[in-house]
Amino acid sequence: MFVTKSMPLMNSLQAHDKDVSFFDLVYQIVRLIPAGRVTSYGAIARYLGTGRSARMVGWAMNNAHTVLPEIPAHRVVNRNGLLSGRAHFKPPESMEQKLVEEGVFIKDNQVQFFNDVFWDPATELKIN
DNA sequence: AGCCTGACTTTGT
DNA sequence: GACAAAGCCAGGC
Repeated sequence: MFVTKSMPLMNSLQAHDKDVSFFDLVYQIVRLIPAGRVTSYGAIARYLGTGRSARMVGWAMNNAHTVLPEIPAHRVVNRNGLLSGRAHFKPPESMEQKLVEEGVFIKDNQVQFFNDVFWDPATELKIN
């Protein structure tokens, strides 16, 4: 398991205390990202306490389209605001399209006004 | 049990 | 700014 003390949401996330996998935790956090906002792989990794495993977050997204409820995977970009995961959408343009529909400005596969749109779980999900 | 692969990030040139 | 290298670690083979 990947449970750490620095996980304010663990209680609610673990509601069904079965075996909560790293993937599940990633998915649940991604589902909390509000429309029109984005976060990064690293931000999610840090929030989960596995700060240097951003790649695992991205890797978890590979199966994102296979689980329900649906996961707004298009709201996860890299730390520079680049739509690095676009190639995994079908079609690839749908990632940008979905973000645009939510009011996010995209230029050259990069989120504009990134700092304003960025949603950091570590600060947004601070202790209730 | 090893070896390889990343929807990544940080650090150092 | 660009670029390279290294750390990361679960799955698949």
